[in-house]
Amino acid sequence: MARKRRGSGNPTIMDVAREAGVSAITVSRALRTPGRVSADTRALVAAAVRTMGYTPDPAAKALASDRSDIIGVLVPSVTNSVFSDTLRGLFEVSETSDFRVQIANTRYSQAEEERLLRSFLSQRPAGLIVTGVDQAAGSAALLRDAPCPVVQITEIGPAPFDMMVGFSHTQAARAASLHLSAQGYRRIGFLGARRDERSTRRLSGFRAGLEGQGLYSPARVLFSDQPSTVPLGAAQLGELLTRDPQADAVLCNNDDLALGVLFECQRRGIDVPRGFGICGFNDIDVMAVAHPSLTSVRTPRLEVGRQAMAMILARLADQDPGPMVRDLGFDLVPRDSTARI
Amino acid sequence: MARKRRGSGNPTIMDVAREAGVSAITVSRALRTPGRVSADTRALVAAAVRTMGYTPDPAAKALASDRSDIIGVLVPSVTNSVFSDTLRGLFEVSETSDFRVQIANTRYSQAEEERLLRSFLSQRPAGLIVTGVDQAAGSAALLRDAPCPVVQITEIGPAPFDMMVGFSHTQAARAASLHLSAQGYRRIGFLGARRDERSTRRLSGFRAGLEGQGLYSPARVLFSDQPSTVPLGAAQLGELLTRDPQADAVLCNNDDLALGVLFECQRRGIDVPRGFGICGFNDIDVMAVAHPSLTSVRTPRLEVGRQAMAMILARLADQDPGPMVRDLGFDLVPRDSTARI
DNA sequence: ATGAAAGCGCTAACAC
DNA sequence: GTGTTAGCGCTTTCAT
Repeated sequence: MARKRRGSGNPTIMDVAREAGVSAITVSRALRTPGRVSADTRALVAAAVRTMGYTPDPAAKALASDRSDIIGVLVPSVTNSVFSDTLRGLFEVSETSDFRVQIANTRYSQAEEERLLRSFLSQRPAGLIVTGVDQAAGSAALLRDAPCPVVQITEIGPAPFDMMVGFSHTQAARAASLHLSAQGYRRIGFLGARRDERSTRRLSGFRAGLEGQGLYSPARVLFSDQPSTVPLGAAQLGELLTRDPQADAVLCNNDDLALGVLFECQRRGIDVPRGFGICGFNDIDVMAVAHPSLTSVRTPRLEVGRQAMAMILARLADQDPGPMVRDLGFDLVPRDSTARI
Repeated sequence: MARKRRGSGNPTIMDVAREAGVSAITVSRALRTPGRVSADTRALVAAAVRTMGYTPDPAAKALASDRSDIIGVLVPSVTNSVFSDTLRGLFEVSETSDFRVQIANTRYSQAEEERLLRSFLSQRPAGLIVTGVDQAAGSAALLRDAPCPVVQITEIGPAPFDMMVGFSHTQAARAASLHLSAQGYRRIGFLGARRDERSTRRLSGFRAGLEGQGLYSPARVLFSDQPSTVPLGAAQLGELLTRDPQADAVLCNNDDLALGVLFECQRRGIDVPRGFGICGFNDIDVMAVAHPSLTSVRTPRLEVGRQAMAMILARLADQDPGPMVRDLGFDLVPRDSTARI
């Protein structure tokens, strides 16, 4: 007997072929393109697959076809509830297919993003999903030439590599700042956690909105280098009130912060909304239930995930993916925390 | 010229070998087991790798070696903040290695779990992480025979397939119920969202704790078929008070619910903790900051993720993985919401 | 310490 | 509609 090689022991396509009395390629075709095989053969193969308990080997498939069943997703953070809603949408749709989702974490680093992108590309992914529109030159080149569908998510911008689905963070924050000033607040602050491209754009929307009315002051803009959490919001309210004891409202870059601000107001005996207005961002479920309920900007996080994955699947199935760039918009949801009037 | 096959165009190990003036297998060894090639060769190969921009093909590697670089993770839900903390821990540690994490979602279904397990196994994963200890027979068989390290996370139990890291949900809920009764609450309810093995065990801990003092009443136990959210907690408080208007405290299966209960108490003008006591579960960051601050049971979610991944990496590196079963414990954190005395 | 040959399991290319 | 052949890029086995 010749030297023994490995062979996981699992049945291979050849085993199925033998069992069905056909060739390996026929099994392959029966499985992948059933239409190109006669009904009889198809039944034969199906039966053999079942009796053998055959599962195709994805590595062999990828090697032979130069295409894996992996859809790579690059997000800046796995924790952040914003991304976790979007991930839920991605999974929800991917689970209707046989593709596998692989998530990687850029940790807000462009260098890391490029490294991870190369790593994904070495797997010849079926599709790629990346967050935002500010890829550095290296990543941009990789994405432009990627041999698979690419979707940029969460933001939209002028020059998609391929497809895009998101909304304008600038416009959303601008709408929020206009709401606060319309409610009669005059010394409005801005609280942000760890700064990234999107929070920076939200700040410029906030600024644009208030500058139009002569209400903007950089002294009331706070960023942190920590991740966004409820305790951070509480701490930041304290800092804001130290900087400007007259501050009468805040736009929080994130609902976590807004909730922290609310609790800190309760602790200090500050009346919300009369003494102080609070607006969050994203509209997670706690906002509607808080007491007082918290104004926020509802963003289409789940839908971004769903549509991004759906676009990729459509393209991979050679179907019409629909519009290549999709602005899913946002909704300002006024609630008690800004109902001053 | 012969028919052209694919060839992604990317440099292969052969290209590097030619460039370095060695054979392919030497390149392979220089990359994987540098100790087995001479220092000169190693340098030659390293230089060639750099000039060619070589990245190994994971599919070819997996096919030839019968082992992929994928670590499969099975969780019941991607959304749930409990699991997202654990996922963060997993990623945190996996990012120190070259392994790739692939997450799949059982959606609390044992059938789905078995299907996903088969799918993972077809990739010959480097490791497998599964949630809980209640795998159905089919999954159990697959895990017992899995040709890779396996870690069961979040709970601990008597018969590990391989390794385990978690804590006792029964004990944790028991401790919480004893705390509530020690604080003088007498008509204590239990709020749960969608029921799974862990929440069921928490209920039995709750029950065991209160039955010892004759304080348990099934009429005050509520489960929902919805996922755990803040609004659900608010709604469930209403239902509890309908069922028993005299109810004076709740153990919430999840901090989300506890927060909802707090807001609903505020809305109804119920004094917390005098009129009503609230205890959550998990101790997410909002609990300490809420007003009043909320008692909870701190669970080692992040650490479970970190240790699970670290155990797998240790085994894959042929190092000592440490204890095979790890009870990471929990901490009851008493705060204002139960400070009745 | 290095290499030659074989082959992992599958599919692309070209028959018929 | 089905089969044959070759080969994807790597590692294993055996040899030196």
